[in-house]
Amino acid sequence: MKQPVQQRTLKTRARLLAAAEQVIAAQGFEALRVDQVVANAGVAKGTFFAHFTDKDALMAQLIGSRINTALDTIEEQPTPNDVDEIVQALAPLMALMTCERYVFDVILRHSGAALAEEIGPIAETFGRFQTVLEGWLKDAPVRRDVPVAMLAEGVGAFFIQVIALHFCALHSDVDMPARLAPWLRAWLLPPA
Amino acid sequence: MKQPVQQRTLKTRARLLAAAEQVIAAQGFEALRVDQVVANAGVAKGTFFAHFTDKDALMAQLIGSRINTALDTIEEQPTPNDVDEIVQALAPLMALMTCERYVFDVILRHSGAALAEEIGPIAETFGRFQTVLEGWLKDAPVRRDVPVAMLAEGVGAFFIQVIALHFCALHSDVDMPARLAPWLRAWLLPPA
DNA sequence: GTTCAAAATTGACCGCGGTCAATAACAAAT
DNA sequence: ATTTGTTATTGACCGCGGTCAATTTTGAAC
Repeated sequence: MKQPVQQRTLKTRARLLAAAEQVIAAQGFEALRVDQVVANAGVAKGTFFAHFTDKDALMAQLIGSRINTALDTIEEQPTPNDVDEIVQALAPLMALMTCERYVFDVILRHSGAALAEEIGPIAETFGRFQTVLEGWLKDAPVRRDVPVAMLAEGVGAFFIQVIALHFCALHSDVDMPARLAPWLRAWLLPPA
Repeated sequence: MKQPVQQRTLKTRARLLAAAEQVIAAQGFEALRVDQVVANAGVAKGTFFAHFTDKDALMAQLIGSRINTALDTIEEQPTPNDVDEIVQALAPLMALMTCERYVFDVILRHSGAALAEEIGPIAETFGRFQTVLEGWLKDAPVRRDVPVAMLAEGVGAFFIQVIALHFCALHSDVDMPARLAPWLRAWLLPPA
């Protein structure tokens, strides 16, 4: 007797998400407490875990959704024509990923499929990110001795590295997009 | 009235570390519980936190120490002469970093100085790692249009990326050192 | 309406990391 | 030996994520 999803379920889920967004807007991701969320949503604690496997899953969903929004913005822009434009185009994503150390940690932890076969919302955005990069690089004046997919993955690696560096001791005043540029130049445009 | 460190302190610290190693040997890093460690060491819980700021600090120390051991091994080997030898030489480090997902997470979280100015034991090993790489690349037949330090950092970025990939859904049978090689070739030896 | 099984919700409870005021052990001065 | 200031240790306690047996709600069948 398989029953369809009840509307009740969707309503509760929506209230939990709204409550979570509210907490985050007020205090940021790191400060979010499940107790606070369920209190704001007016449900019991157990209900939360009937809707999300754990706190991390909620975070992954919320953050994943924001990454997707950032990718929407990026895709609306015209295709960048050189490294500086690429770096500029990626700025929204970088801003998002550096807004909180905690957020970056969550993203890193979920950047690969969290569990086999179960590709999470964040891992999904990484796939989309790759696709966007490949689209840009496909017809760009970059090295061709390496497949486009590999070029794109390499850009991703440097992207992450630069962000990670941002959270190290003394992040100087240089803005991050500017920090990424030399890496991409060295990776994409080796001496001809 | 600054007093010298009491021998008692060193003894307790040593017992805590020994107890921790014992737990890890038996059950791995992830399963380590502070309660278990203090029980094995025969001290109270509070004592643990008088010696380590938190559980992560203990982990960082233990893991950092193992990374250093791996780096010792690596430095004893003769300088690698090509990409394949580099990749081979790095094998012990990769093995260590992939032994447990939890271990890799700890390493990532501490790869940059955890807190400003307070460079932790793991961040320290990353500095050492860079130095070793720079030593190898200094006189190797690699591209010279980019400073050696940048080349080394790039190798580090790909190194991490390959390991991260290892923890994704389906890690095929290809051993990891082999997976790193094409990246290093593309990064270090662009078409002349 | 009544019935009934699946689905959703509840909240007391647990595990575990971390805190802190109180206490004990120590070493130097008298 | 006694006092005194410092350092090390203790363990009851707290916050917070997560569990689960019990309870309520739901909607289809009659």
